[in-house]
Amino acid sequence: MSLRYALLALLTAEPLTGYDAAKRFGGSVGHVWHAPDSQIYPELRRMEKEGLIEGEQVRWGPKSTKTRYSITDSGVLAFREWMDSPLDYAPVRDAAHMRAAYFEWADPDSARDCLRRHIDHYADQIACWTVVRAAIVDATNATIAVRLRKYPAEEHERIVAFKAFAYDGLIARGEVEIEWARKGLELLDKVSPEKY
Amino acid sequence: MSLRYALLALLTAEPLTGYDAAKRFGGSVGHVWHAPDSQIYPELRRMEKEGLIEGEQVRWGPKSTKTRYSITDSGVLAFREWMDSPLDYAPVRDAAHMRAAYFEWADPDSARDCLRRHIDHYADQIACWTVVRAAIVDATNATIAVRLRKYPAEEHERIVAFKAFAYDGLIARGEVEIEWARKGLELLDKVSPEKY
DNA sequence: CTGAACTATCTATCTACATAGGTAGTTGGT
DNA sequence: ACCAACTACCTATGTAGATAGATAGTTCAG
Repeated sequence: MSLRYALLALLTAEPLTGYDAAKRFGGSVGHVWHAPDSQIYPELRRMEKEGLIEGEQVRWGPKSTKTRYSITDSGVLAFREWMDSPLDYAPVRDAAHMRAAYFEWADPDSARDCLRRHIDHYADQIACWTVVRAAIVDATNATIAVRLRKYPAEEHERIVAFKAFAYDGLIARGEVEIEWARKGLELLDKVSPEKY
Repeated sequence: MSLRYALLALLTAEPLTGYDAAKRFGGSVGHVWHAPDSQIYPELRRMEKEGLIEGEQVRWGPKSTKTRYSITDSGVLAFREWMDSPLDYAPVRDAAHMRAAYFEWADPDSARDCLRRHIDHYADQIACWTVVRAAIVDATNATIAVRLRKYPAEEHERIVAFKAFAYDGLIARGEVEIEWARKGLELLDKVSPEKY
């Protein structure tokens, strides 16, 4: 269901085609909610049927059109309602921690590999989040720039602060993941020293 | 696919019925990988068909039986192979952070609620993980006690250390989640002070 | 000896998501 | 004029997982 609200969130900033939306899921919202285009197009159609968004045909080149979706009042309402409703937490499914719990079954070098990849993975993510966060804070990020145009200047700081806050959470979490994996590498060095 | 390996992990300690396994998913592995029994029973049947585990009928009461599954050599091999293979990271889907990024659309009190629930949620989890971690370290935890019986005493510390390490990761992550939510509450107090 | 709680399963339906394609028009550079 | 890269969709199939049941035997306490 969250995909729907991720789409509504995007559409509160500006009207988008399915393709545009899909691209956003490679950045911006994509950092907190991933979705492939094969999920996005049908969901947009469903949302239109339910009146949350409205599609309009716009010219695209000499002999083609594309569908641009805008959020409706009913969509805004639905989004607001979701924003004000309690979240439910998905049950834990964490392959990395599960694997770590059974490291006695892994080759120590594979275990080390696993932790190094964990570090690399989160280091990459943090690098990405940090760049995007910076671009949001100084409004060089195109998406946020468009969004802010809908608000009076005195609200901008607040809105930017929320986005930055979200990214801070992702970054902080990434950092503990890295720290955890580092401790794991230390543990492995202690209990199963690397051959040299 | 990870459900399969979670089940194999369980079965490396001792043979289990589907029901036993399902119960384990309410604790032990369940802390890192959740699954409902309606997923477990069919998966066990599939695994038996593929020769990873073996079911044997055991008497249960005067006129009934139950199926107890044991891991086979092929199952142990498959588990080892998985343990030595690189993990792939699931794309991010994080409703809490997504919501935080759009807090300008929420009523400030709802936003506060959301963050307070976030804190409560992880506080509960941490409390649980801490208890289990302690029980593993001092071997009062039944599951780990059974598992350790299969190993010589000098390996016990290592095995326990891995489990403790996994729980440490969960706890550390829970703690940053709480810290993050606290900062969010501070931010809300700054940008949209509570009415009194 | 009865009822409640627990054990041991199984099913059926639904949605979300992953994966992997396909078609057809557009834009921009050489 | 052509080709590559991009835009704008759409489909189909498969699996994972959520949800909500049903059935039937067992154990144990009052």
